[in-house]
Amino acid sequence: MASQTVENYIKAIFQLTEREGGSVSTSAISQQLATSAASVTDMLKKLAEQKLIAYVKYRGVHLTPGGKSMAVEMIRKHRLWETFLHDKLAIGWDAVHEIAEQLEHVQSATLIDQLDAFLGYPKFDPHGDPIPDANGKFTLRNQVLLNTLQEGDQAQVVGVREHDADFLKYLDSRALHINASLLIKEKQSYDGSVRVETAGGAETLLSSKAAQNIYVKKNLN
Amino acid sequence: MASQTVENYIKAIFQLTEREGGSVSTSAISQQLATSAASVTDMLKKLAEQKLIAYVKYRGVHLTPGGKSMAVEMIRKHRLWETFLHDKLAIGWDAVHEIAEQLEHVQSATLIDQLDAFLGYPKFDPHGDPIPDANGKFTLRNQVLLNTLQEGDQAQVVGVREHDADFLKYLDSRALHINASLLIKEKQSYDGSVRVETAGGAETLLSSKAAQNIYVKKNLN
DNA sequence: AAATAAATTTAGATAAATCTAAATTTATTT
DNA sequence: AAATAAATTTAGATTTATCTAAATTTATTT
Repeated sequence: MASQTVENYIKAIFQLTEREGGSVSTSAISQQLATSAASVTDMLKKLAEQKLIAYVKYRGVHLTPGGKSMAVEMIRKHRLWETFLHDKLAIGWDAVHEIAEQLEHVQSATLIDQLDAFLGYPKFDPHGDPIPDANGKFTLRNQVLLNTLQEGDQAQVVGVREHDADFLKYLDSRALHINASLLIKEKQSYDGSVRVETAGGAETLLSSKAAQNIYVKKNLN
Repeated sequence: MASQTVENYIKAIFQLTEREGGSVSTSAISQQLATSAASVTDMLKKLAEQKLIAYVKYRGVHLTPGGKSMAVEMIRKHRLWETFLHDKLAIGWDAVHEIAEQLEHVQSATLIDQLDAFLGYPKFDPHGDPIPDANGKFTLRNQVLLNTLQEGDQAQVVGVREHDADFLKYLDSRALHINASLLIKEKQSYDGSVRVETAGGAETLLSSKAAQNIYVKKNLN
């Protein structure tokens, strides 16, 4: 019966590890969870006692196998709930995260297994992030960032690297949703911005920063 | 942002009020929530400060309009989630309560409105209890307890008054689920037990106690 | 390599929800 | 109406997760 707090710490450590690799610092966690560094230190000691993390004073932490499997389970629950909210309840991809943040703490193995079945064992969530299966396995996929495409390339949007709600709403307004087809019309070499044509012929100018946060699957030419 | 604890107290007070009417005692609440009477007293003071209940020392409490509307909202969420778990995820009526107990604390008006729509605005949950609509209105229904039926009466099961998981599993085993048709074959006047025929001709002997906990809708003869 | 800056930990408090045991109030019996 | 029993509240602690400020350790500069 892990408390929500423990679950949130474990998930944060997992995500920071994925991003930065190696071991995760107290300050990185304190920033991620918006708590003081002192609180984080206190909690790290407790998590270490529970054998969920390996903690060396002043040197940061990493997850043990037990901690990692708890983290993957949390990711699984979070992404399955996001998929439910989006696919079944028609809630936008910019709003599902906050609600799933609460739903992921509900404890019931049956619930999650049945939800997975009900959704048809989805492999990716509304943001295109992979959903681990019941064994913790993630599905891999050929994907590149949009900013690596060249003029004339055709591709489909498969995911986003940035989950900020405003960014997602912005993409919606340009019809750059998951599965959207696109064609690179022009790419500025000096600032990396790209002019993109979407379905129906509409064109959008994407900044380099935006292009660095969209995952696409490139079509064969 | 009401805490789960506050929500649980308010829901308990609402349900005890429905059952016993008038004002609810400290000990009734302490029993319902499995906490000490001292803890309940502490919490009642806080709920009174928040104007969710009217509290008179040594004399029990009742909900204010604000408290009541919070309670109805909790009931609505709980029963909609139970309906989802049962109808969409195929989880038995003996297991849905415990999971809904957690889900009901998720905060999001959009979520509940969309869930309601997704489920087709159900009026009753898997136990036959009415689901308040978005305005807090409960649907009424003609129903009587099975023990009030006479020999030869035909009826449909519409609900249960007792939610104990073992009782519900027992009813399942006798095909006495919601909507089951039944015919009273025999009624013992000395102990109130009834012999009941269900669909397919199977017969079951129900104790008086069981018969007092099943709501039915009587057919016209 | 010393000095300074940054990150981390420790110490000491606080708030929320809980507990047990003792004191008080209300209800029931004799 | 006293005495006794039951219910309720108060007093004083405990646990969990958090905080700020001070102390310590590690990293970076000069």
